[in-house]
Amino acid sequence: MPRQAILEALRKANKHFSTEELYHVVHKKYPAIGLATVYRTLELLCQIGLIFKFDFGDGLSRYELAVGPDQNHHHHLICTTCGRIIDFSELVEEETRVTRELENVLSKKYNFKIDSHQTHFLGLCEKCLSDLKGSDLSAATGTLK
Amino acid sequence: MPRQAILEALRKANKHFSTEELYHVVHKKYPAIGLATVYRTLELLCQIGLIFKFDFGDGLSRYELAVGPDQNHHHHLICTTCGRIIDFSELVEEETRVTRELENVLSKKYNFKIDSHQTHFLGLCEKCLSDLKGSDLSAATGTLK
DNA sequence: TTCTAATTGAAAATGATTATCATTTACATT
DNA sequence: AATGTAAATGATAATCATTTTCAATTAGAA
Repeated sequence: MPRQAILEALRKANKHFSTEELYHVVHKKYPAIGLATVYRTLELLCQIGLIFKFDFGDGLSRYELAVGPDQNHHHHLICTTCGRIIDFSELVEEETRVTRELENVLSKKYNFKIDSHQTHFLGLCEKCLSDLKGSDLSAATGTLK
Repeated sequence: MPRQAILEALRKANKHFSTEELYHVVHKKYPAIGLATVYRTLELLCQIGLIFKFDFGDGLSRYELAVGPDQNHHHHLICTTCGRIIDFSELVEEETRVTRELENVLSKKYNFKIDSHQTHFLGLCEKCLSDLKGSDLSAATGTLK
């Protein structure tokens, strides 16, 4: 039952949920379910391949439900200031072509069996960009105290 | 002085050193230098841009010295079984072209200032692959006890 | 020299994740 | 239904990388 409850919750949850987030959602509805079970279930689902685990560098593990056709393409924009994560799927066709090529070369050269790949673009999101400009301005002009 | 010692050490260190690894190297030569300073210095060097920080999913932060011409291209093969990390730079030209294109589209669409990107290929390295085949064989044939 | 701010090392605190272990559950076989 | 056994669970403790704290030291300016 816990596993079903967790799966149900993460189907509704937003993308890139953390373990803690999911635990809160599940625990509110099923107070008997503990944190350890959430961890264990997520690991299990990961092994089965129903979800993917990511690490975006903020110290939390994040997960993503494995649905849709492109299950081994995982591309994210990550704001290095606020940690916001944006999914994208632009230019998948062309990127896929290059990646296939790359995977072929690499797997032969290094005898490496490639299962999946992920690309992270690091930078500043819209909000943090404008925040930064604001503070730069005030610093430069000496206004706003 | 500690910072120089740390920089010196990481110039000699192998790629993808962890904080702990670096601490051991530095501490052996300069026993007065503590772990906290290594952490602090690595963070500092990261902000300055002298090193890059990576997270390959094994719970440790890894660093890479920022030298060479392609400083915003970071591509790795990561073995999901033993954690081995392989650097590669094949097909950089073509991959760069596609990536530039992607970055243009993305930064416009999401108002996102992209500073760098990294691509991780996940799978099995040569050794783990052969280990796996070995155990499969023995399991299938029932040999080797 | 004297003052001040930055740097440091040791140790404690933090926080996510994992391991432990007694209890509960599932379920196949009576 | 009753029983037995292995898997699953929840609470708690343990682990471990990283961060924070804080007193002591250092560096550099005045």
